Amino acid sequence: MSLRHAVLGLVAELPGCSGYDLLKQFDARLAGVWPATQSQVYAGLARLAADGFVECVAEGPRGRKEYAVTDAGMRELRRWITETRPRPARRDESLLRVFFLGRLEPGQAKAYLEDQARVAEQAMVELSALDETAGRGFWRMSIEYERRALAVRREWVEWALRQISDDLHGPGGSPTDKWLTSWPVRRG
Amino acid sequence: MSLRHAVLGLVAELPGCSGYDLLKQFDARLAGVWPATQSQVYAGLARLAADGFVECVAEGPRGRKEYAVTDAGMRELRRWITETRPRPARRDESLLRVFFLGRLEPGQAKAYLEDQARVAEQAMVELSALDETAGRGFWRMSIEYERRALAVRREWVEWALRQISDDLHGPGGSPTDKWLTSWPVRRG
DNA sequence: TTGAGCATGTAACACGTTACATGATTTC
DNA sequence: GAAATCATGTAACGTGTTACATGCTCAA
Repeated sequence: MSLRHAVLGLVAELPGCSGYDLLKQFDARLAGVWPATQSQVYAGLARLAADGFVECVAEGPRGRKEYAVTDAGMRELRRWITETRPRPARRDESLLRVFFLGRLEPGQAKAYLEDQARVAEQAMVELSALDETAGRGFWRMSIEYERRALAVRREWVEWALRQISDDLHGPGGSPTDKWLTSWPVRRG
Repeated sequence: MSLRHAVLGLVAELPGCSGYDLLKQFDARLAGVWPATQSQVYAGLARLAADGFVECVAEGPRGRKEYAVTDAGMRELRRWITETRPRPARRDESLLRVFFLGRLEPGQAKAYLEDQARVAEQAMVELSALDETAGRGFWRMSIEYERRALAVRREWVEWALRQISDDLHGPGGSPTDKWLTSWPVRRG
């Protein structure tokens, strides 16, 4: 239930924030790490309040509700970080497709990877813009991670494209023999 | 709906496979990219069959059902890769926690990052073992990506730990001023 | 004959996404 | 007064996770 802890963590840093404020924070700062929708934020806030981890400390105009973390909420946040292990990052759709590029013609596989290179390039530009508003501290640290991760992705795509080109135009052999995935399967 | 396409892609590469075979393939090859549970694999296979993208081509002992991709299924697989854009990878729980390390004491924050360094190290060992069974081709390419991504993560964790140490023991200033996240918030 | 591994499926619940629905306040 | 923005919530649907439930077959 990471989403609830993300909401809890933001409330802990931003006493007096509303669901609306949180949503903006998710978009501005957590978009690359843990995106959330409006529904999720409001529902999460309601459940955290029901569990006593946050409380509504004020009401503003337009039905605005301002929240703050409780002692129990702060303990829960610390417990989550120090006493539970995060799941390793998984589910990368663009990498999943790489597994199946062998079903495509070489030109299509290359086109896919070239598009991915452009995507990485574009993401790096957007990240640079974000970087200037980030200040120091842990937020900056995570941006630095994303920067390095994107650089690696771009380098890897370029490497992968070279591999395909080498297989196609390099010395000898049918191209598909090399980069069509094949492996032994035992059945029954 | 990437899961269904992952199942479809595996059936396309492995004609005559059963749900049980697919599950093993998910664990062996796609675990780091798109993990799937037994329920999902069987449900996905059933839906793909209902949609005419795969068909049951044989039945074996113990109720075993062997599937193969249809022409429509192969078209759908190619369409998915070439005509739809993958969502960028998101949701990294271990990175999410980094945002909230400012709520912990310095020693706890360091302990968290040190643990993450160990996790990355361990993952690299496991990946090396996998690498030897991978053969060439696109599977090998995605393993190469994971290898590079893990290396970056380990380097980044070490960098982050140095940042904290520098702030704590370096020249001047209250430590928390530097790495406690703070930023301007506009409200109401 | 017994246990490991093959083999399939369902049910309940949590989470995530999209769309719908409504209304107040400020700014131009 | 119209438009932008603030502000909250619900409903429907699809996906993902965990646990349950069952039975066959082969090898030791």
